[in-house]
Amino acid sequence: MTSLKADTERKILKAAKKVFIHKGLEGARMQEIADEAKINKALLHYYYRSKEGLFSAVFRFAISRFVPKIEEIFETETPFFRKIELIVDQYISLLLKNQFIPVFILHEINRNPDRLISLITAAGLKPELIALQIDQEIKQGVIRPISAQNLLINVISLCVFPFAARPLIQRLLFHNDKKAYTGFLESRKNEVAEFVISAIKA
Amino acid sequence: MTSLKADTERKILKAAKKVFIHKGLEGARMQEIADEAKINKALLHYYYRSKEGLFSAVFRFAISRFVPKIEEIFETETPFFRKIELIVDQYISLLLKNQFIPVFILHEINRNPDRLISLITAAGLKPELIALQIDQEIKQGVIRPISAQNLLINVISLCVFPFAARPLIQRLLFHNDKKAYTGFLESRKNEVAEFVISAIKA
DNA sequence: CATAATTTTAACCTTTTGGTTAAACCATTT
DNA sequence: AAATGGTTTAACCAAAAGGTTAAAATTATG
Repeated sequence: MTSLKADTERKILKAAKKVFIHKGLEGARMQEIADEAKINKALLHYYYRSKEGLFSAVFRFAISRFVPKIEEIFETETPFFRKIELIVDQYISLLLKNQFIPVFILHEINRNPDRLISLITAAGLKPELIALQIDQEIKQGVIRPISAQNLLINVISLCVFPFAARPLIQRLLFHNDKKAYTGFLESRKNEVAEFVISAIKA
Repeated sequence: MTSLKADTERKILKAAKKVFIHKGLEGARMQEIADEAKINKALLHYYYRSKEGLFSAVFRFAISRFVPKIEEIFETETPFFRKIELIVDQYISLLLKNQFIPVFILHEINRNPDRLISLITAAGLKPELIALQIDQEIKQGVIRPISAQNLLINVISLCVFPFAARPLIQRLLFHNDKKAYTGFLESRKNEVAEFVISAIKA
C-alpha cells in the first residue's frame, strides 16, 4: 500500500512543522519530532535525508503562509481602497490560522538569509505593478503622495507585527488574556484597513 | 587591579551580546562567545555561571533596547501630534543603533515567554495614562476615535517591523542594497509619523 | 619579598545530538 | 509459501556541546 508510505511522510511533516515552527531550526530536536510523529527517529532520515532536509520542507511551507499573494488582488478591477480592505482581511485571516509562522520566518531568515534566494526569487514579488497603481491614484487625487514601498511595508507591518509580538503585547496590554487578544486581532481586520485608508486618503 | 576583572567581564558580555543576538540562545555556542571575546571558555562559567546565566544578562540588555520608554514622552506637556513625532523619531533612532534586537527579542520571547514576567513587569508599561490622553484628544475633536491599544500597536508595528523583516524586505523591495534600505529606514522617521498623524487626524 | 587570593588556562568529563546500520517486519508478487 | 522489495525499528556511533577541575599565572596583601 503506497498510502501507508504517504501517511508516514505526512505524519513526519506535520510533526516537523509543529516542532520547527515553535522551536526554530537549532532549538528543534530530531528525537522530539520523531516522538511527536510517534515514529522511530531513523525514519526521519529515511524520508528526509537530514535535519536540514526536513527543515527545508517546513520552511518552504511556512514561506507560503507568510508572503501573501497581494499581487493577485492588485490585478483585479476593484476600487483602490477596497483592495486594501481585501488584502488586510485576507492576510490577517491567514495569520490567525498560522499564528507562529511570523516569528519563525523572521528568525530563520535572519539566521540564514540565503535560504530565501531560491525560494522567494521564484515566487518573486514585483512591486512595479503596485507602484504604478499607486501613482495613478495619487495623480487622480484619490490618495496623498506615498511611495509603493512605504505603503506596502506599512500595511504588512500593521498586519504581521501584532502576531510576531503576541506574547509581549498580550501580557503588556491585555493582562495575558488569550481570548481577548485573539478577538482583538480579529477586530484589526477592519481597524487596520480603516487606519491605512484614513492615512492615505487625500 | 579590579579594572582587569571588570574588563574581562565586559569583554565577555560584549561578545555574548554579539553572538546571542545574531544566533539566539540555542544557536549560540559557548566556544564561539569565548573566541569572540578572545578568552578561555572556562572563564565564561567563572563569571557567569552557565549559558543561561550569560544569556539572561544579554536578554536584559536587549529588552532595554526594545521596549521604548514612551510614557516619559506622554507625561510631558507637548501637543499630541508632536508626541507621536518624538516617539517615532526616538524609537527608530534606537532601532537603527540596535538593528538585530527586534528579531532576537521576538524569537526568544516566543521560545520562553516566562522570561518576560520578571523583567517586563518591573519596567511595566501602563497604557492607562496614554489611553486617558487619547480619549481627551478624541473628545476635543483633535483625532478620530481609536483605542489606545490600537494606536500604540500601530505606531510600534510601523517602527519595528521594517527592522525585524529587514533581510526579506531589503531583498524583495530594495534589490538587496544595504545602504538604500538603511536610508529608507532613516526616512521613515518622518514618514511613519506623518502616516500615523494623517490616519488619526479628525 | 613571600604568601595568600584571585584570575586564567589546558585538559578532561558527561550528556546530548544528528546520523548510521543491520536486522526485523511487513506487503506484494510469483 | 517462498522470494522480493520497500518500510520500520533497536542498537550503536562519532562529533559536538556545556560544564568541571586542577594547576599555572597573575595580582594583591602582610
